[in-house]
Amino acid sequence: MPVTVLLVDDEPLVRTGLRAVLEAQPDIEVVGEAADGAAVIPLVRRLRPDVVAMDVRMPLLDGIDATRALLRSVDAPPKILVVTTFENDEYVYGALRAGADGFLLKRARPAEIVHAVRLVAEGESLLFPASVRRLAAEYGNGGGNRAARAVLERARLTEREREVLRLMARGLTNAEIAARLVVGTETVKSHVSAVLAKLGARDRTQAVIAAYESGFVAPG
Amino acid sequence: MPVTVLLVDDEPLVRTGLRAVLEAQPDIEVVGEAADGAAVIPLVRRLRPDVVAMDVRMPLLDGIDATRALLRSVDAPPKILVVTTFENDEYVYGALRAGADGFLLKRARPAEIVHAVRLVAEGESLLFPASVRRLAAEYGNGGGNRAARAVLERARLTEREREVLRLMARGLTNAEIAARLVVGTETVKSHVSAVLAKLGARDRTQAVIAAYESGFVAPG
DNA sequence: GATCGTCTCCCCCGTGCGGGGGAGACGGGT
DNA sequence: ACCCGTCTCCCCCGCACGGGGGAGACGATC
Repeated sequence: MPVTVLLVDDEPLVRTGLRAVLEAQPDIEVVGEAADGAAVIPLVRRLRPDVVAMDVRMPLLDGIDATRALLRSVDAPPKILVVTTFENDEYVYGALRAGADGFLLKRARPAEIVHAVRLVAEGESLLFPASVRRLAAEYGNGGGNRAARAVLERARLTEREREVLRLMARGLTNAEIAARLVVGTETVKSHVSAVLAKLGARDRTQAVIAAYESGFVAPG
Repeated sequence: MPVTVLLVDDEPLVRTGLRAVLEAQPDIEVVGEAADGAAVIPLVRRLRPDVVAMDVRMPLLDGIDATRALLRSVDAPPKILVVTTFENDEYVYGALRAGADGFLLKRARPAEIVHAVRLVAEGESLLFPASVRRLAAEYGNGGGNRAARAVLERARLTEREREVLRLMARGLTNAEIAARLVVGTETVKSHVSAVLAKLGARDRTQAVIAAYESGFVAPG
């Protein structure tokens, strides 16, 4: 079964572009479009999309309020991918706090857009380093912290995973973590993989960066 | 079971001082002393200490060579805590390269010395952040950043190495750093190795931790 | 009773990483 | 001239890492 997507953006051009990119994939199907957040809820009820690609800035009801409303009033709500041109990141953080599952830059390359849709569809609430790094690059380490915090809040790590992340952030290897927790190294690898997946980190280094940037661990 | 410690220092005064400080702890036991690195290996074989507190500058066999010899010729070797007056840090870095697990300032306060011994005994090889914190503690609260910066200065990273460390601390791989700096990956590997050696870090994760802990990079 | 999440451990497998060497080019300093 | 530090690139090599699978045990929830 293909991943079904609902596009919500006030600019027809963007909707068309996203549709073109996504429909080029055999496993992704765009099942509907909306020009404003106000139209989202009934559409979601009718179409039951897996993913809603939602612009943050829209005239009547913006992406933040639409996200909040959607999660409150629809059961088994779709995954919400916040789409932004990135001029105003306040909206993005607001949307993530409201419960969005990831965010996406409009200027991202098609392959990245497709990747993001598949990821959130699979239940990953990530897009951390790629986008946050881009954030940091453009804002000169200005907005990374808040974005990271919002993402980490949504990562929903289990207690064991947080424990493992803490030890990773102290520079321990998998074997050392295993010794410390009195479990097998394979077990630690499982937890580490889960942490990486949930944080959207590519390797333990990025996970540690995420831990620092989010305030999960603090210097000193 | 208490932590057993072997003291290696050519100055009896220092040995006595360390012994006094450490024996005051119920969970730490000094099991032996040596005045030179040459006497270390047979002593370690006989006493099997958990930790060797080793001076770096000693007449016959210095701490660097003693560390190297110890790790090479003893199986299940003890943790090695390098003790230094800190006037000559070249020795310290040499010892860390040789495989020491941490270093300690002679002028550190008793509580810090005890703390350092317990840490390495637990298998913590986070030399850099630990010492930064220790330094920060010595300079009183508030001067932590200055102290941390001082330690990083001691690492004497070149401009290029600092550049590489910054990119490491943003989660980039060697290949990505190479692309960013428009050099070959082998070149980046050289710089990374230099950074790891100078910081006493075992891998890039520990280097990034050191970067955060020292204030070289800051969250947010 | 069945389902779900969590924690635990196992397999294979590719590769990025880091150590340990070396070497040439350039510039500055003595 | 000479040395030295820096930056650049190269080799080989072992291993930790991380992806992609699967699977059993346990407790909570339904």
